[in-house]
Amino acid sequence: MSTNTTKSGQQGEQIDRQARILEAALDLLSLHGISGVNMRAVAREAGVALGLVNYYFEDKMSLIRAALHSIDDHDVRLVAPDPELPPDEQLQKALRRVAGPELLTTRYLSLRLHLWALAQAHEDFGLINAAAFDRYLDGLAALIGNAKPELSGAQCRERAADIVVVQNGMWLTALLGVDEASIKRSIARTEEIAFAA
Amino acid sequence: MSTNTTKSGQQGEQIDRQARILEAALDLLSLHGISGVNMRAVAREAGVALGLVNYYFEDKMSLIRAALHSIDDHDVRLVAPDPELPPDEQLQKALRRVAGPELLTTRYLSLRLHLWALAQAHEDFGLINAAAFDRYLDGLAALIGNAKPELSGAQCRERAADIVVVQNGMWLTALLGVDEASIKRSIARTEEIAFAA
DNA sequence: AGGTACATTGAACAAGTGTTCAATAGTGCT
DNA sequence: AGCACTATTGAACACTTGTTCAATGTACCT
Repeated sequence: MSTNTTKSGQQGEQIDRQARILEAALDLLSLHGISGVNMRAVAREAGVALGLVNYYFEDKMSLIRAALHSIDDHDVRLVAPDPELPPDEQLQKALRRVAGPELLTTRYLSLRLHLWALAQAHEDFGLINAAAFDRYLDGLAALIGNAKPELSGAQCRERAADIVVVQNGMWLTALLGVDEASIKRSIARTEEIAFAA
Repeated sequence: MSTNTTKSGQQGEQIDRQARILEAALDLLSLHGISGVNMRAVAREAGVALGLVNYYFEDKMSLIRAALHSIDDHDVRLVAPDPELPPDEQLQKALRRVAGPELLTTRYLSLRLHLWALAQAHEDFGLINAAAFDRYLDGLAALIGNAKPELSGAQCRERAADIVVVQNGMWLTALLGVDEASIKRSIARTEEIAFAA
């Protein structure tokens, strides 16, 4: 294993073309929507030949499915427990990260939107997305449960659901270019819901 | 004028093929997303020949632009003033209509989502959508101003922006199939924001 | 009847699409 | 060196797409 030193030494980014292809697909999806994602454009954007896209991803469907999984995983990681921090700080950090510079980029928001649209149009994508949504909800409810042990599991899930409504609204509204002040107030609102007595 | 009695008398729905074509485009958009909207499918769905679609809508772009306008107009009408009702009831009615059976159908929600995605992918659609979004915000702020005359214009717009964040979140989350209880609580949240002291 | 204006059709074209595949390059092994 | 294996290429295929257009239909006017 690990004998590809010669090749990876050539050019730092020439390695792992599969990842480059996936990244190109994500770029195109966020910029031009699903109709901008065609095999030739992906190949061009990734700097590889057309055939290689179908070599690593059997289908166009598989490619898009991989993109969907990649974003969903990223989302779920937002509410992953962080053992370094006390529970209430974990929760607060997770809630504030939603409006952080990492997420409030057009690229990410646009990706989320287009993937939601895809999930709505194709049932199989919808199932993948619904599963990720549930995992996110579970993660958030668990964070709430840790920060406020006096709440029952059902109460935690209820608050998590309410928070997600506001968060989804923030993501969407941020894309429409609403003022930052409104986003800040909405963040505060999610914290109110989470930490309410 | 109005001499088309013979033709319109034939079949009640055969009239106004232009409207039928637009309706077909909306149906396809809500069901299969933008990639499901192609001229042939629209023609088939509307029960007309392919050429007629291009006869009434110069472009595919024009057709989609018309669809976008149609939905945007519908949205803005949601916050239109209703002189029959006292101001606070007008506001409450507008806020509750968002979760009413008229809007919480998959078709409408799906349309909104796909149009947002389109607006994100194509700048010209984005401008149309942003304009409609502003009109909606203005309408909502005006309703709030009527119901609570003690608020300044800026305060009204602020509350309207906060409400829209939650409403957008509700629309989106409803599509993902979240429980109705969460929607109801979110409606209550918008009313709290609107009527807060 | 002829005439004019609009409505409607479907075939045809050019461009773009996803997918396949034989050919080539590269690498590691013996 | 030869061999086996994976990675990579781009041409070729069949199919779908948006758009154009000449032909036909339909209604109304004189």
